[in-house]
Amino acid sequence: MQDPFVCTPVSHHQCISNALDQAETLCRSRNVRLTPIRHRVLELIWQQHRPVGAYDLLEQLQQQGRVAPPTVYRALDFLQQQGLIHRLESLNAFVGCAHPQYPHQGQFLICKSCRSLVEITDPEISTVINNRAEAVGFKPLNQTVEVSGFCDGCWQKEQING
Amino acid sequence: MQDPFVCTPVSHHQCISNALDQAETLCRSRNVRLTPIRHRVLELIWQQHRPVGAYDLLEQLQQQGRVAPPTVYRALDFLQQQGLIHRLESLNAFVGCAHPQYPHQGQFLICKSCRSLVEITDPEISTVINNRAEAVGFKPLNQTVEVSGFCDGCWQKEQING
DNA sequence: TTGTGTAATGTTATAATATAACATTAAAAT
DNA sequence: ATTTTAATGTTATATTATAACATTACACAA
Repeated sequence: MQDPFVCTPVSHHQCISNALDQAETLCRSRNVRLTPIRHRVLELIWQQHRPVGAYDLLEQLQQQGRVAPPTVYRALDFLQQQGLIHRLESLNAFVGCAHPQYPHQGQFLICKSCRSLVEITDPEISTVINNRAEAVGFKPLNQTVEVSGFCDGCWQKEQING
Repeated sequence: MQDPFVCTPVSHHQCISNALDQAETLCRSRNVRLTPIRHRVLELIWQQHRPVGAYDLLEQLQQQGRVAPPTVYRALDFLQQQGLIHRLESLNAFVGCAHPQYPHQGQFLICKSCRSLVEITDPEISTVINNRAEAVGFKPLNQTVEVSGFCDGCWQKEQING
């Protein structure tokens, strides 16, 4: 259920192709079209393996010919609908979804220093939030949970350097 | 500790002046300046009593003379720093803080239908999130928790109308 | 009370993010 | 093959936000 390997600088190419293979399989099984553009955008997002802005993607796409913003946003919309990427509201950016197989509420840990991101999928978090919402008579449909702070490595450095 | 009344269309003027009085007291005690512009922006935000965009505020300010975007954004920055308003990342909008007396992690319930907003301040939610973050070696500093769904009234209507 | 430094605001321009509207092309379904 | 739908192209523009520098107001010391 989890990825069979941890993504390191060395194994990152594998991480990308894994994500793309998974996306292809999923789209085929759902009878939706992972067109060349959509595939390419997903690939670019996974290449970064961190939150990327739409215009960053646009710039990269433009290295192979003229592309306009709507093209990128449409691809992003599609990928989001398919659960292949998440949008980070606090960054106006997009990141590949680690577990696209099933729909879920992701929670995101965003490092202020290196801008890396970890997605956790903790049912307890979503449950507590939903419960509290319902307790005040609110019908929750979708959660945005984004935590800004320091990843392990950067937190060490912070403490040493002040 | 809680507001002594519930805000209704009838009592809303009181709700606004309450918030403004509180803000004045807080700013005085902190030795920061709630200038006319800042006061006015806060007032406009509370008048809506729902998330408002910066350019909405700008438009309203411009009814009393020429104002440019930086003026609004500066006021918003100040009010945020003082904890008098919150920014809603998923809406690019701002809302008055219900409990500005002490710093806190707010959680926001946003109605998709009437666009009303409820702020809850549930320590259990923040605690669970912080714990889970720390469990994966992340040092959490700031949380964004925004839940989209239906408020009580709108959910009733939804179910009736389909 | 007058300088002097700092904070706040004014002003102009522009960056960054996102979408509307309509034309064209590609693919799928009949 | 034809028709219909989905996807993409294209142009223009909306929306949100900030950079950079000028000016004004305020606080407080001399």
